[in-house]
Amino acid sequence: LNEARTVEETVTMLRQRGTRITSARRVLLGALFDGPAHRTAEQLAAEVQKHATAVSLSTIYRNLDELERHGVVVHSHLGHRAATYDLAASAQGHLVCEACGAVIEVPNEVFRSLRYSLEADFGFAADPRHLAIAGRCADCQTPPPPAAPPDLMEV
Amino acid sequence: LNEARTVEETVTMLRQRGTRITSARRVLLGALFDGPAHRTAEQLAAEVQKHATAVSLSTIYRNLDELERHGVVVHSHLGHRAATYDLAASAQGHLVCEACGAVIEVPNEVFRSLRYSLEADFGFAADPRHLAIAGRCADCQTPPPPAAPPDLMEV
DNA sequence: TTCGATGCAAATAGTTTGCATTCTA
DNA sequence: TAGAATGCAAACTATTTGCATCGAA
Repeated sequence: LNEARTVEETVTMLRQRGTRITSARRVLLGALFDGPAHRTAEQLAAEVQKHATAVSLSTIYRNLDELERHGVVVHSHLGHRAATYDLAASAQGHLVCEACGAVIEVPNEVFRSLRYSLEADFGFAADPRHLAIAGRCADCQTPPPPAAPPDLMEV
Repeated sequence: LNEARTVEETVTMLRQRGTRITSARRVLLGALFDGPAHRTAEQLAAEVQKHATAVSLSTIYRNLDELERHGVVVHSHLGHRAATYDLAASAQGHLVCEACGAVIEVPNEVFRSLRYSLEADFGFAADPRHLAIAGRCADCQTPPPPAAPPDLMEV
């Protein structure tokens, strides 16, 4: 639900719900529908600046909040840094490498049976779009040397 | 590995590796072995204060870092707030309710088959101790009313 | 023409760091 | 007694908020 496919569909839905459509808001939606997944508020702000007059970061945060409230975007906390935002319709689970910071997108089917048993055993409805699983990617399988770990580094 | 069972075992291991054992550090270990799971640095600091003269929060952070580097503790980010720390030996996966903030501990076996397929399909070695899965607990299954979500509240 | 949206600056939360001092090994 | 650990305060990052102004409907 609330998973509109285009900017205009989303705009219509938001307006029906009483949200006003400002230019900044429309441009933010454009950036979300356009660009890559899991971007931070700051990255989205930078993207928005390219297409519109300066929009303050707090407005970006407020708009992302609003969009999340309406089910248009979801955010997740990958690693130790800023939250990242994705369109709800296209959000997937992610694997986050503790060593190199790489983020791997994973189709939601992979989590189907886990979700089933969490539901059955704990009555817990896992949100597949919010899944962020820490571990080590194929390139970083060797454990860190004792007492001298690799720094968490963004890629 | 590095999963010592007692404070003294851990102290011995740390000393062998060249880490100095201060009183604050020993008390912090005591607090970790003693108290409940997933406590924040601040909560651990408060616990330490009870048994020792004031220890500054930055020292707690530095010590938790050091202990994590030696594989004694692991930390995870549950929800939007402070990181929580657990003894590596006893760390389990957690389910975090997006609505009420409840944290449910889950035995690592539940994730066995997921870990197997992540390894097989993506070459990704999931860290079972770092697993934090968002969703809704049994008490919070009803979705939030449109445009008026419940606040994230710690329990 | 009203009330929601914005900009700006300041507040906040969590965590890290520089530096002089203290204490373990 | 060398070098690791600490305290304190200040820096830092990500995010939120108060308030006056602006603009969509």
